[in-house]
Amino acid sequence: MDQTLEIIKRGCDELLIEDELKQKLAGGRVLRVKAGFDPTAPDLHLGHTVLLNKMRQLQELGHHALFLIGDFTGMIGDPTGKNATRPPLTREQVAENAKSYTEQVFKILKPEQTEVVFNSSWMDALNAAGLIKLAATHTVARMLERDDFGKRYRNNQPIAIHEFLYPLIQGYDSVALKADLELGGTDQKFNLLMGRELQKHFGQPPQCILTMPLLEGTDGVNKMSKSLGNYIGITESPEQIFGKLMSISDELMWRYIELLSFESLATVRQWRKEVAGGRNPRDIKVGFAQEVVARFHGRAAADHALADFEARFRQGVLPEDMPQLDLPAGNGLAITQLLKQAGLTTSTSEAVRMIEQGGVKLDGEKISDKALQLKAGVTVVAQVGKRKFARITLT
RNA sequence: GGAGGGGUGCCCGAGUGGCUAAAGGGGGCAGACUGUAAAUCUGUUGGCUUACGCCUACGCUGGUUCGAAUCCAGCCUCCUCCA
Repeated sequence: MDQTLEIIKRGCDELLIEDELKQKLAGGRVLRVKAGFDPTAPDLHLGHTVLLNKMRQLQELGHHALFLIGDFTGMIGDPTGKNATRPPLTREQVAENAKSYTEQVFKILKPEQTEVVFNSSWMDALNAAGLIKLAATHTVARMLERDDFGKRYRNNQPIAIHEFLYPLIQGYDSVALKADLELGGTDQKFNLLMGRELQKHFGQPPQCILTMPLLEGTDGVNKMSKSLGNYIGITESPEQIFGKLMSISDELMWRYIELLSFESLATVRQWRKEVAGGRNPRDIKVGFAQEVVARFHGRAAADHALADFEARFRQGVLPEDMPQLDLPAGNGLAITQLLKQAGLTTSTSEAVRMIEQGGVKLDGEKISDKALQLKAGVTVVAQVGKRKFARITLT
């Protein structure tokens, strides 16, 4: 029992309420474990896996995962002060996103112990009157206790009324699902607690809450998110994942290890000791990057990613796989056009800038002539900066 | 319903008729140095243009002017206080 609780609590930020969870576990029942996901971002990244790993652990303890896709709440968008409203997705888009979600999620979760649910399936049935009743359960003052609402209110930033509905609906989801335990990021605490309150209101035993720390993105500052572009996606290539992990700062590396590595705490402590004693943190980072790549692509891919990385950055060898494409050259194609059409720069103006700054190479040779013309019939490897490559054949 | 204050580039923020593609900072990107780390230094940061230039841009629409982010009018929108 204590052991089980220890597994559940490992790496978590907070467990509410521990005694209640003990009781539920003692009952020997299969618990219904809920976690909600946004319907708009089907590309899972390492940040999501912190939570999913925990869910997987709970499955291994025999419990049932409720993978909730918030297609109804998606119309609101979890209030952040930015992009407060989002255009509703069509049914087809939701279905499509859900499909690609589950494909990715089952790299971590066990399909046979996972139920994928959509909150539109009960929210559509709750009519306007039901929504008003739901809204009547809480006060504005209570809503302003939520940190970001409170902040925005104090800073004279707008809060749309429908944003208040988000926590209420998320909480009502727990009622509809009869959740025993809900997982979420630390930023979700308010919403998760709302689930407890509404369950009590509707005469159900309240769910327990397990919050997981938020993983910072590769910038080390903001939380990992697709929109900020600081993420490492689990469907990215082994080489990309490896490279991105190698480029995080040493400080951030420990954070990533804490939240993503399955190595024992004793091992991690040992690593820290070695680094403090003068070992190059890079070595630890390499091992960790391999662990993560292996989780999503297998051991062989991890070894290959390392070899590729060493070759590329120690010996300056070009990467093996890179986008390949054909471009029509006509009577000759300008270098700036080539870079833009190959997607290596977003505009010709940017292409010009990159050339002026010495960031462009063709077949390994730095290019300084921004008026350079390329003729049809040749194949070149174009490179912009350290990470963008393409093999281009001019036809 | 009334009174007042705001809306500038990715973000913050200066700018109150021409010298403004718009100060400064942050962030991003590129280069040097490295371990694709940190720190530091340098450059760059609207688009199009085989590069001469051109076109868009300061909430929206219209106006004044040789010339508007800057002045005027209307509108949209956010905030505060009063009711």
